[in-house]
Amino acid sequence: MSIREERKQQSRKAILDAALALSTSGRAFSSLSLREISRHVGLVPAAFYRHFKDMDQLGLELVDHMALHLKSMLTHMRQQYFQQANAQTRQSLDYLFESVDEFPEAWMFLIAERWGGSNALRQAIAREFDFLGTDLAQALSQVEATQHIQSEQDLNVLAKILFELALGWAMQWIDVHRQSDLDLREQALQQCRRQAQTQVQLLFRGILNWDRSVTTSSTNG
Amino acid sequence: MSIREERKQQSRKAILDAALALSTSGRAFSSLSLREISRHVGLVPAAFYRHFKDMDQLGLELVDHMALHLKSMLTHMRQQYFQQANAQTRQSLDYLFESVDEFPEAWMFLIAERWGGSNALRQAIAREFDFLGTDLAQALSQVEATQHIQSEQDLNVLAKILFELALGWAMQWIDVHRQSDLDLREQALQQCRRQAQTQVQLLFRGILNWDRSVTTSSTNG
DNA sequence: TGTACATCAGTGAACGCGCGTTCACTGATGTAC
DNA sequence: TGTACATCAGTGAACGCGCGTTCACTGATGTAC
Repeated sequence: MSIREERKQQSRKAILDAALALSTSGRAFSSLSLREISRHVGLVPAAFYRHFKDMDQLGLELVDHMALHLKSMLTHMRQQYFQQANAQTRQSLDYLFESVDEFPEAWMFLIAERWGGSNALRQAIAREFDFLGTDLAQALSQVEATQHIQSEQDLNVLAKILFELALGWAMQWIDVHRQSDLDLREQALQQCRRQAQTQVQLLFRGILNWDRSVTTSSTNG
Repeated sequence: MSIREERKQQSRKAILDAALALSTSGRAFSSLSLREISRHVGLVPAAFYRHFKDMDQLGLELVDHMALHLKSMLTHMRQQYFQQANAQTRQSLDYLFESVDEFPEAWMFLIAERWGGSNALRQAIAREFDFLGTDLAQALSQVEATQHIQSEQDLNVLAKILFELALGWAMQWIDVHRQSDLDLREQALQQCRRQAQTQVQLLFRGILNWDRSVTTSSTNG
């Protein structure tokens, strides 16, 4: 890569980083201004246009990057845990929380902008989450506990629950980190873990006793 | 109420309505301006201050109102369905979707601003959702299917799953209404219903086989 | 290697615009007598 | 009921400010010979 191209990519990355940092500091992406981001990067506002057509395009690119991160996390999880015969809930959840700690911004951004942002962002995120849900369904199809589920549709529904719940765990986990008292925080984190594990176990109890033929309007609620 | 007071309340309500309408039309609440809202109501910007200190206060009031709506929905659901011995999943879900149709803005606003808004809104919504979760847990404690769950904590976890999933169903349901083709929409709505029902049934399978003593690190995932 | 020209990321000034907030005001409504 | 004064929701003008976007520009880097 030429010197010029290299520097350009650095600026571009700096803009993306600044936008991500600002939009995960308790602000909506749509409330950020082009000038504010340029200022944080140390560029003149007009320079922004050398990299992005407008804020919308910047937002869409952020969605792509963050979704890629989640996808790679899921891939790693698949290889590491799901393929073992004795796949353990606890290990998988530990890894999930670890990777949330490692790069919380990815989760924060996608979850916050999933319903909060512009139509463009909302649609882009919905599409990425659909992909991730399908990925997860495929991963689950290799897990021992779900072998007896025949219908692909049922597996998809399960994947959607797990995915939706995972987003909730991640946000709770991140929320807990705003607690400053270290003892209280550690307690809250442990409760987070326990709760997530209970939820997963509850689901898999349901799966182990799953029988599609008894489905229509039978259970209570 | 005096004529003056009555008119003041009308203006106040008009401001709240306009803010709700604008913030559920695919925009973040934090991207709305005081002037824009005043313009929609037909008031001069300065008049806004006769009713609210600033936009933050307006947002917090909206959170209160919308949470109240959800709470009354839950109360009605409790009286109508949960207390029957043969409480049916389908009926409860039908009512849920009905009430989403009736006032989708309440769901849209709270869900969008739950993670997307300012710190103030986020905290307010977290608090309201905590109350609703506790309410739901209490409602569940009266349902036949959960009678064998002893631990209050387990019941709370279950309530949290159901609540989290309900938010997801509501948003999907609302999203489907953006589909213009009537046939496709009807299909998608049916799929929404089916999916929600499957998810509930999966959960209640898990509950019927619940046994706290076998909880620690046993199931797959 | 050196020269002459092309490219293009970043500059700095300018623009018109909508913003939040303030202020003294107006005139309908409320109150005391 | 009528009068004199108080209240106060809404007005309209003004302010300084940050915004997105444009433009001709600069000067380092790239390229052709």
